[in-house]
Amino acid sequence: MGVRIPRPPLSSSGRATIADVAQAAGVSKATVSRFLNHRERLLSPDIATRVETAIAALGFSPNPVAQTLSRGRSRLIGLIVADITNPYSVAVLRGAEKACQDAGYLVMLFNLGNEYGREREAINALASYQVDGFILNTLGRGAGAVDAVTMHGKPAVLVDRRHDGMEADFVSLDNVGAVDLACSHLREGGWRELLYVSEPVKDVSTRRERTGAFGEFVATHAADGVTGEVFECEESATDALDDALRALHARSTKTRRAALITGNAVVTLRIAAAMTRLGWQFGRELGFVGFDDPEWAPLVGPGLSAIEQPTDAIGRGAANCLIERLRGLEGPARQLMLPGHLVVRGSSAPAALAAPTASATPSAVSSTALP
Amino acid sequence: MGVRIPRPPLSSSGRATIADVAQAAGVSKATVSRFLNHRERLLSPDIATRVETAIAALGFSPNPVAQTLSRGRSRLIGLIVADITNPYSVAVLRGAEKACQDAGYLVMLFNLGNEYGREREAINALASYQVDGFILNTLGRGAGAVDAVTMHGKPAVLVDRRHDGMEADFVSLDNVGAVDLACSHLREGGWRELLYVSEPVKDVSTRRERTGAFGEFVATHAADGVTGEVFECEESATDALDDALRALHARSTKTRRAALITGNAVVTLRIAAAMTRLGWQFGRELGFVGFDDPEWAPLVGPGLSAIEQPTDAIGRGAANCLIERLRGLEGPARQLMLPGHLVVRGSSAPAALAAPTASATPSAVSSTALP
DNA sequence: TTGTATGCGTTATCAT
DNA sequence: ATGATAACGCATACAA
Repeated sequence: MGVRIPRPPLSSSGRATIADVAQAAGVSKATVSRFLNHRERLLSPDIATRVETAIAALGFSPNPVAQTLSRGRSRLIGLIVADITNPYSVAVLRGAEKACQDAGYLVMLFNLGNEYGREREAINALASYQVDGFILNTLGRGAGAVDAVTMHGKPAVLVDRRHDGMEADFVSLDNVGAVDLACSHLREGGWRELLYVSEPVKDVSTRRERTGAFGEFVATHAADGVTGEVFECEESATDALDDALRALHARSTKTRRAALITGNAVVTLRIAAAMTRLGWQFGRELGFVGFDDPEWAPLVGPGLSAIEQPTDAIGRGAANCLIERLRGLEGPARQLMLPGHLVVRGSSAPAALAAPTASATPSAVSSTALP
Repeated sequence: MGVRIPRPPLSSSGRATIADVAQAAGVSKATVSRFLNHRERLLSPDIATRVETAIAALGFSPNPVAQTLSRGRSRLIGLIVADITNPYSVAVLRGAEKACQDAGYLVMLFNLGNEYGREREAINALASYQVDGFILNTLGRGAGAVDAVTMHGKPAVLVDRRHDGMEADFVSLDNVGAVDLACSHLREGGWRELLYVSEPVKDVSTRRERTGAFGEFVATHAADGVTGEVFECEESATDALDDALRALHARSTKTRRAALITGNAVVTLRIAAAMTRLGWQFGRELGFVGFDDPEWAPLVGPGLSAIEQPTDAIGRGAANCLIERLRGLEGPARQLMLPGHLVVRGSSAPAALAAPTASATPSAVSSTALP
């Protein structure tokens, strides 16, 4: 069967418009519009089919720009991400994208490239395109950007970083649960001297929560001989980092081995570089569990144990929260905290001959075989 | 100085419109529009300032949706990417994004999530939002998507994958140059038994070009004792991969050592997994150089030698090509082939005591110190 | 149930 | 140089 060349639209423009369809079907523009929007009610069957065939014949599809202008809504969701180079952000983005698509929304992405000053600009740009709502995977400090969104009167959902002054839905990893998961795992493996390495905490909520939970854990298990410190790792301060690792290692003994916990994959990368600088191996000189489970985690040394985040669920959850609001859901801001997942690899293996403790792992934990 | 609450716009909507500005300045809408678009010419100084202050007072900024509807152009550039999970694609995206932004364009991203069947859908969706042109970082086979773009009559530029039936600008890595770079480096290091591992070549132009160039290199240097084969590595055929590595290793001798070359980071990941499965180490049992230089390349074994792609330049180049077309540039399709960059690490180190050959490296090559 | 007329915010073609 | 006014493509209040 050959390809049918559709009858050329009558309008001057390249694409068929609602007017063309109306003329072809011998009805008014309003009728066509009704067919498009209020199909079920308000339509006589005979004329409906006439419109339907006309639409098919002309290959008509409505112009979303015109729809947006007319409706004031766009079925676009604005997604602002701090740094699209970060695989974690991308994974969340994908989840959100899928959920939006399922609900008939398209996401318009704005990448900040880590220039937090562009937050307002991003919000305004997206708002000017009439996005119906925002998903914010970033938020510098200060309320600057906050009221930028609320000012536009559009709903927003925060991902990963909460912000005090803002009454918005919030979804993220259950940080304290995840920290407990990691620390408990290390403790059970005989690791007692703990060092939590974070990017500069500042007032980034995620980092605050994680370091806080770490402090809690250490305090709670002090009687058990657990010791812990936090190290804030600056981008280029490699010497300071190396010193911190050396100090940690110096405290390590056969019965109280020392281990690292990193706050995200960026830090993990720095730590891994430091370890090769020092000529040390994960799981031998120092134990290790890191937040985020990048694809390369199994390849470094004996494999890096990790806390995998439910990125897809976080993205979907955020999108769904927002979509519910767009559908008119009222009520106070909600919180969605999703559990992390511990992936055990060689870097946190218990001492070869020790560890008579639990061979069964908690239910939230699943271990993957080494490759 | 306190915050001035701007005089509320007179329109029903939340934002000030051109009509509000006109009224506030005591002029007509047309005049305001002229001020916005044809500032230099056609304007009396006194009335210009009146408009200007009115705009400032109301905090007016034009509504791009309305502009798009009226002009038929949107100052949006549609970027379709095969898989946003792929760091290479993201890096290119970032380059393109920057160039677009510099030229006053916003990019609208569509991620295929590797579902190539959605190509047409993506193109149509973007086109319906009146994007002014396309950057295509993907193109399944078949001309399906090709005429989808040309049909919309909008200019497009292809990145990374060319497509025969399509008269469009094309920008990518200089694949044959890059292959020569990698192979020459290995040859000089005493690696003679070469295996090029690629994803299934099918008719993806990049893969065809690289494997082709590899074949050329081997043929050219056969007299020098160089031998080479190509292995197409399926997603889940780990056994076949392991066998291929074993076979390669079996052919390795002290004077004719065996090395791998991978076609991209995805394959590199599979290879690295295979190496740990086999208990082998890069640079010892097998030499290695891979296309793409992921952030974790320095961390695997002795460090993975890599061909770094000029992703930023590729992205910028693509965007600039397109923008030139949007500005009216005519003429035949152009090609932009950017050189790769060899990063030497431990995985391709010459045999400890051998290799009296060139200590100086070609100019296109730069080596980075091991961490 | 269907058609007419108007508005969404801008640009552009006329006059003046 | 400036002001009415008609598009742009669609949605909708109002009439019929």
